[in-house]
Amino acid sequence: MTSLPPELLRSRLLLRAFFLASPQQVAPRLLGKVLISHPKDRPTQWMAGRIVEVEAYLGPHHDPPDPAAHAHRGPTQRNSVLFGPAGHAYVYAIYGRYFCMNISCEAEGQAGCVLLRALEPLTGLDAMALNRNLGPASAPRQLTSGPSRLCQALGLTRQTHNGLDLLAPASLLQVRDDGFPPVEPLVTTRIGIKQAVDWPLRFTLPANPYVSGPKNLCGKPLQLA
DNA sequence: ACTCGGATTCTCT
DNA sequence: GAGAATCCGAGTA
Repeated sequence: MTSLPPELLRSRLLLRAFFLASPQQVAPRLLGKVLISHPKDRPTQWMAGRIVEVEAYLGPHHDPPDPAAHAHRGPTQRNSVLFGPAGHAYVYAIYGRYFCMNISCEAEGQAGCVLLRALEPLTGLDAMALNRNLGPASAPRQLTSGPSRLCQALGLTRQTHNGLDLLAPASLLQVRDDGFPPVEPLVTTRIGIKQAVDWPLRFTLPANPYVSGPKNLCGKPLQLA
């Protein structure tokens, strides 16, 4: 673990308490925060991106239960991280070729989580392009706009990243606050699911070009609680 | 043991 | 806008 890149030296790790809340609360608050990672075999290389699009998935204790959530039928070998402490990475494989990354929320035993769907690349764009099998001059939007694209860009896999604590100073994978000002998020329904398709649990930074999707689905302002 | 389909992406047309 | 790629976790028998 080496020192952070200059632009992130002043950023701070998030606190555990940040994630001790429902996914509906945590998801919009994650917008603007920074996900950073470095390859295990290359400690000097950092990659970082700002979180611009997330989705909340509710734990089985929620009423009504969230049928689109991996945890909605209770603990399994795959989703066990979700039932552990908050602020840990849940990375799973999908379609035989891709990965998606979530962050566990709520108290231990309650399996809410937040899916990261898109980042705005900040640091290590060259390395991201290599990981994505794209040329060095490729559009930044191609790097991390999409839940599996961002995993590929940052080199995230189930084998090495599932279960990692995102709030530990020595962790390969961290979520930090770099002072990006809070913005009122937009809300829409979640993407790519076939259950609970009407639930308004997808949150984006407004007008951010790195939000995934061909048309950057707009959405409406989140009502303040 | 066996089947089914997925919180996706890319490449065509 | 449609179809393929591609594997394993979860549910059923």
